[in-house]
Order: sequence, then C-alpha cells, then structure tokens
Amino acid sequence: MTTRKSPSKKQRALEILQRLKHLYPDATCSLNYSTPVQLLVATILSAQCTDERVNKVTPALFGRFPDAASLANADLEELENLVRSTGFYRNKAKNIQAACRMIATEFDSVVPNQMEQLLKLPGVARKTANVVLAHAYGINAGVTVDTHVKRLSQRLGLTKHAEPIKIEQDLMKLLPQPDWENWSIRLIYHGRAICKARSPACSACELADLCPTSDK
DNA sequence: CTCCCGATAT
DNA sequence: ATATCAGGAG
Repeated sequence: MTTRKSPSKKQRALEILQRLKHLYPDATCSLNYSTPVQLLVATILSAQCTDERVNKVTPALFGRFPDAASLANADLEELENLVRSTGFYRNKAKNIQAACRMIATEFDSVVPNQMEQLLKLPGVARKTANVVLAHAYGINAGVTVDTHVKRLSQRLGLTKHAEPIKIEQDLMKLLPQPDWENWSIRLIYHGRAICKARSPACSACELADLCPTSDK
C-alpha cells in the first residue's frame, strides 16, 4: 500500500526531471556529427567508451569517409585503424561497414526513422536506435538506457530491474513522452559530473533529498 | 552467460 | 591493479 505523505514514484520522477532541467539547461547530445549517418556511426563507436574519446576520432574518420557510401566501400583495415582508440575496434568497424552497406542497399542510402528498421542494422540495438531517432529525427520512440541512465535510475529508486529493456519500460511509464530523451541526456550529464559509478558525490548532489541511495 | 578492447581515473 | 566508459552479438 502507498502512503499519502510520501510522494509517489511518478511524482518523484517528475520532480527529478524538473531539477535536472534547471541544473543542466543547455544539455544536448555530446557526440559531434553533421548527418544522421554520422550520428549513427558516432553512437556505435560510443559503446563502452567516452563521448570525449569518440569526438577525438570522428573528425579524421568523417574527413576520410563522410557518408554511408564511402563507409560501405572503405578498406576495413583502414576503418579499423581510424576507430581503434575507441576500443572493440574490430566489431565496431565491421558493424559500421555492414550497417552502411545495408543502408545503401536496403534503405535507399537513408538512415531509417523507424525502430523496427533500425534494429535490423548490425551493431544497432535499442540504445543506439533511440539515440538516432531522438537526435536525428526528433522522435521519442523510447528512453535511451545507457550505463549512466541505468545506474542513476536504479540509485534513484525508479526501477528495480537490471535489464535495460525493463528499465526503459519503467521509465516510459514514469515520464511524459516529450521528455524521454532529455531525461536521458541530463541523467548522463549528472552521472558524469556527480553521480559517478565509483564514488558518487552525494554531498554535492542537488537530488540527494529525492534519492533513497544518497548518503548525505 | 562470455566475448569484444583501448584510454583514463582511482 | 582494477574499474569504468552514451553496448551489442553469439
């Protein structure tokens, strides 16, 4: 049973959302890109790697291979070398090339704007698809759940699950659809700056009074 | 579940 | 030395 005194989980989520908007008013996607294909590629590269690191390799990468056609026809070894420092470089290079080939042959050289189509691309699952849909096309198909969104949503007591798909479903029930992507963006900012994986800075956290995990 | 993997912080 | 970083595939 729920008590009337303590705010519901949804009320708490909405309060957290409002505070995040004030804390990080200018939060945007921190990956650098200039086309949907480049966003897709940068997002594939961001797996288990900082966005800062991705942004160090993409200028040379997109200078050499700016679009789906050039990436589809790239020499794989050269592609691997260009993305090497992001880690998992063999899988990433292979997936980027295979995805670009599929975009060229099956999607008329345009990155799909539907979840079902995006998930057909090698190396693309819900996290990457949600990022592309939100930032390339302005479509909030779901909530992007990356390592930060997972960790903070758990610490904030907004989900008890560990699987990204279940966390996403919990968050979609708690948050208004227009805020789905800005929620993820701002949680990521907060995760990087304050609610860090190793040593969360609860004493400096503006959400501490709303957080069941806070040690403040 | 394991594997993929380099760069950086702790 | 070890944990972590806008994950995904087998």
